[in-house]
Amino acid sequence: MKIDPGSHVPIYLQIAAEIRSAVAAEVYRPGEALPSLRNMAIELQVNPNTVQRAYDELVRDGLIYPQRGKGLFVADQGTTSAQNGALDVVRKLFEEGVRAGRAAGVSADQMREIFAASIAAPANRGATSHDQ
Amino acid sequence: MKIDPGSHVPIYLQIAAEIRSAVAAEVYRPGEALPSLRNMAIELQVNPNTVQRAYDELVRDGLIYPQRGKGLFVADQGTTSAQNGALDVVRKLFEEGVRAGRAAGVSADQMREIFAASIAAPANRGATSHDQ
Amino acid sequence: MKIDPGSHVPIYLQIAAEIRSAVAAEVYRPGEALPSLRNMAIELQVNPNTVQRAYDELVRDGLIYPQRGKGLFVADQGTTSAQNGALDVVRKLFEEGVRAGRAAGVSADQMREIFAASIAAPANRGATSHDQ
Amino acid sequence: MKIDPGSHVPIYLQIAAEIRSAVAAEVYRPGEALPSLRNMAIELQVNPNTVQRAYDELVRDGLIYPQRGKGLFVADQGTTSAQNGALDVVRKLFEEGVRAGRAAGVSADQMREIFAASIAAPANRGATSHDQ
DNA sequence: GTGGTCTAGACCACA
DNA sequence: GTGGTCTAGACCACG
Repeated sequence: MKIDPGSHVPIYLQIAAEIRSAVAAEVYRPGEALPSLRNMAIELQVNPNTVQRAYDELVRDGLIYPQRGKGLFVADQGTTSAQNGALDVVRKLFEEGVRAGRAAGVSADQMREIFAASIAAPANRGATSHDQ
Repeated sequence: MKIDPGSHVPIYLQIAAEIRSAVAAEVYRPGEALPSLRNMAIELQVNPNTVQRAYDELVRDGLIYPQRGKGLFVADQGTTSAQNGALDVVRKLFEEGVRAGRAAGVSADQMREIFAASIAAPANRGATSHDQ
Repeated sequence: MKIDPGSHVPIYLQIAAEIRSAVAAEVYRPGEALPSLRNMAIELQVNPNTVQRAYDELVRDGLIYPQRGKGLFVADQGTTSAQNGALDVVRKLFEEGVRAGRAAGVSADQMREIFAASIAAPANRGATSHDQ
Repeated sequence: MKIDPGSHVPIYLQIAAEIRSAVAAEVYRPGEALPSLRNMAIELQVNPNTVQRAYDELVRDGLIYPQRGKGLFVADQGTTSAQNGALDVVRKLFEEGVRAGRAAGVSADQMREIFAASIAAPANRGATSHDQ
């Protein structure tokens, strides 16, 4: 789980997205507790408040829920909900790419080629950091 | 050419991107002049300063160049340069989508399916506005 | 007697309120003993410490009193005191509702209508959980 | 517009509720700008971050929307949406009061009496502060 | 120990 | 000037 402090995307959203992915990939399962705010903050080298904000985001989405004095837990529908969310993100990015390509006159075949290359590439450290 | 004032993407970058696309699609050809700063500002309903920043961006990229007292002109290599830039944008978005999908455990086949749907969809409504 | 762990209202206050209601409704009568701390904790599925705090609250109010080694007993004036307390709670909630309505420009007639609907509704599902 | 720092209700929620009321009562109308974060913070004697959080809440509700570098504006559906929200709040409080009364054995007639007294009382500084 | 709120003060991008 | 993010550090209630 890595954060890019130089990105234009706010850190707290990056964290939220990372956790969402982790929930979708069942790294954290429904009923399980997430790392505590403080531990997560130490691990990610950020301020606990920033992690808090990320967790807030997920709580509002209903992906996780807090239990007073105990911790934050993955909701029952968390896994499927996160998986659906992930599909949405993928779809949005692909659609945006297609849209941008079309606007610039890129042919559908060219785009298919680019996509094939993207998905064929090994997952070896992508860090494509779409923004900045 | 439309701007989304509600997006998280800065307006000046939206404008720059739009112009880049237009140059790539040869709406503006090398040697041609871009709309004047104030005309563009009026058309887009934004502050001239904002258009200025967009033009600055493109000048820095070498896509266009200013001619004292005359206006801004598309550079000779502008078209090809913008086209290459567009390919880069497309590639980045696709790679980002693939990366996000992988992190959430989405299979390659699922992603191929989503992509096929994206590229098959008619270009009617644009503005999928990936970011807010 | 049910507890909502997801509410913003502290569990120990929820418990205290429930017991207060029970005393007011004469489920527990003066001189009678309340369920033991640990039995109550088991029944409510909460930490005994939490029940303890609830009992503390009620002792402070003079609604119940402890008898060394025997348990907690409802005070002589417990029933009437709890009934008065309940009236206060009801009054406070109504006043708060009226105040909030007024601030938002809701007319008195509209509020009367809403109130009539509230009190006419059957007592089936409880737990309207005003707070989260 | 007044804040009670001693309440158990977080300040930022108090502020959000106050603004909601103000929007419902058309103190701020659709298209109008709210007081800036800093000005509001000064007026309420709280930290700008706290006001920010309150505004965030309202933005998420769609009651207001931010415009980069310009300010925060009341949304078109803001007034009606806030009015509906206010009715919900009133309803919830009344229902909660009725529920609490019933649980404690308060008769419907007694509650009607209490309600009548609440709504008959002049709006002269209520400050009934339902919580703490 | 946990999450939640608040302050103080800083820095940034945007218009 | 505006809103938005982040840090540092404090305090609180809860279990």
